[in-house]
Amino acid sequence: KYRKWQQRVRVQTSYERNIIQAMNELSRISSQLGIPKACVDEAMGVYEQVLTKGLVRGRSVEAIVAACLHMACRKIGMPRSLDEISQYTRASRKEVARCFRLIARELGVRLPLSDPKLYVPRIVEQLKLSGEILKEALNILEQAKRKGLTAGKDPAGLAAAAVYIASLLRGEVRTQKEVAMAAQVTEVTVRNRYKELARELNIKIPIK
Amino acid sequence: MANPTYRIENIVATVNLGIDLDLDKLAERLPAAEYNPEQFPGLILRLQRPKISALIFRTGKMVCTGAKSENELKRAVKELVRLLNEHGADVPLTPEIQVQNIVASGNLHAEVDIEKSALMLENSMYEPEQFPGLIYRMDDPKVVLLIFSSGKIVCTGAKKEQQVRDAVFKIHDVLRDIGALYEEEGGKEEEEL
DNA sequence: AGGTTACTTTTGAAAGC
DNA sequence: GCTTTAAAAAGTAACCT
Repeated sequence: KYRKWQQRVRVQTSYERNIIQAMNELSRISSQLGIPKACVDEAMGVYEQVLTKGLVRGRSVEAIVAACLHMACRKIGMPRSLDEISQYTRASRKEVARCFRLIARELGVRLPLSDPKLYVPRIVEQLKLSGEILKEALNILEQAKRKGLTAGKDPAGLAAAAVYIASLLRGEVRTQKEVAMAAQVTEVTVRNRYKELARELNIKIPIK
Repeated sequence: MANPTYRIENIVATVNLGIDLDLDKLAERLPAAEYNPEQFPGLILRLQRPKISALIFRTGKMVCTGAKSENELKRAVKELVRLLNEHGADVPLTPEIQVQNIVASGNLHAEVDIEKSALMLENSMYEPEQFPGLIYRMDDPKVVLLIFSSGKIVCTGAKKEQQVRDAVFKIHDVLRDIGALYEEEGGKEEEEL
């Protein structure tokens, strides 16, 4: 009769239990960040590989899940910073970053270089700006890249500045503060990037 | 095309005095000492002259940081030994000094296309969201280099100055060979060895 | 807006948690 | 893994005037 009890209790293997816990953490974090399903599925796929490789041992499922989500977002082309993701986790940004590097190395994942353009859609959407602004911002970032103005700079700050400039040029003005908040950077960063881009790309901002 | 230049910024070394020390007694007698065993097991001593800091342990082992040359390091150790012996300890006058790490800043005198470098160098990592420099792990000499688009670099992990020199010249050649270096628009600058 | 200070990254050792 | 030391690079951030 003991075997029967054991069979009933162990309707799940430890692997399955772990996967379910990870799915719960993942959906909780993802819903709070409004991350699309395709990205969540990708993250779960990464998590399964990580679990199968035994990389979760000794680490918190939460931190690993957060790292998988960060990786999935980048794979999908909709980057979310480690700060944003770890904010909804008990793990620190540093711990999540560690897990991310471990996973990238162990799974041999070579992610594409960060691209400021990938940050534009979210900012434009959050500020309820038009597709024209989106195009203009991408244009500005392309010019910036060609002139070597993006090296070493936070892509979110560059994208924010490009959107800010585009909004000024198209008359759909948003304040530096609004753009900064949407991009999750400070006003100072938006201002610094904006000044440099406007100066180096010879962009004339209409005085209102 | 100017050769790359570098400057040693910090040397980390360990010193074994070979005798156990009474840190509580030392902490009482040395006014400048900082000692909070609950927080950290070592006693912290900061020297003014050669501006270096020392972590002194119960076992008689020390860690010295902040020296910008081996000469400065030796002078600091002499001073530390003098201080310890002046305050009740009895340590050898010329203990063994082992350099554990040398940190140097440098300049390639050319702008670097770090994105191209990140794509072409296998042992590199570049995440501008986190840090503006490209992190490159060199196998020989075994050091880590932080490379910035300005051409300024940081070399860390070397135990000999020759390794710093080799690493700096080597990374310059590597970047030049993959076509990631290009001349700066501006005129000349000033830099030291 | 500007200025200052401080944190991000990397490296290494020490003794103890 | 953490704690503590020092140091540079360039960027971002927090706080004060």
